[in-house]
Amino acid sequence: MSALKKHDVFQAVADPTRREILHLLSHQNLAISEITSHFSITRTAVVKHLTILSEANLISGKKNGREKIYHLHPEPLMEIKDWISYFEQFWDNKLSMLKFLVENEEDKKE
Amino acid sequence: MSALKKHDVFQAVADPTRREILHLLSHQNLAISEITSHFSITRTAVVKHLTILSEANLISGKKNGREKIYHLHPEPLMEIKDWISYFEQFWDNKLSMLKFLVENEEDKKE
DNA sequence: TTGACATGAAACCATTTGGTGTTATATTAT
DNA sequence: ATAATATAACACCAAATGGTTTCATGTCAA
Repeated sequence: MSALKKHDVFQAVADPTRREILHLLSHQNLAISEITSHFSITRTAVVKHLTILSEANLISGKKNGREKIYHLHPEPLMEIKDWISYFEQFWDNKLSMLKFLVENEEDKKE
Repeated sequence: MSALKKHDVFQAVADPTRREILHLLSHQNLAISEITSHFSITRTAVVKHLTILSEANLISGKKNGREKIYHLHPEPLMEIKDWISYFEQFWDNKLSMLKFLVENEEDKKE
């Protein structure tokens, strides 16, 4: 099967640098050094982020000559999307908002 | 204004326990001890999770007698939803998949 | 073939994270 | 009043996180 899932997609996406890497790779496939040039951190640190993203199956890299080209695999983000969608009812629903406001009024009385 | 945003919503939601807490609070407002009873960890640990969720403005608690009742504020999850939606084009769009496959073929030739 | 480039791999480090236990204070019920 | 309940506030801890530096290896170009 695919790589051991030591990191889940929620955790992979929790770091701003990793989110930026995903954005970079959405435009074009990039080698490690090219990705590194977009940040102020060292290549080694970038590689660690790439490893975490790989473990979450969000990216994968393949050797091409002396370079290792990474490309995006956005599918696992669906898990987050699905999780979030459950909560949409609570902000889409005006009745929920009304309920919240009423509860807040009750608080003040006490 | 609201509490210092030491933790952003992506990080808040990265922990499975915190995600479960949000689910619990989506059904009903709960006191700290009631939330704790759903887990095998100590109350102190639960309180730390609640603090992180509060800092991300996903929940808020108000004192009611000797209890502190927490309730859900799902709105900040929109930030995640919006971020994810950018990537939907890459899995919704069949042309993107074709592009990906073609690029892969090019790689092999080199 | 030799130097420059790209990556791999290891050791190390400070801070954060997710947890514990203990003690103290406020509130409720008897 | 007093015991039980609910939370608050600490101090402490091991492991994970996000970063560094150093050194080794493989590949390309001149």
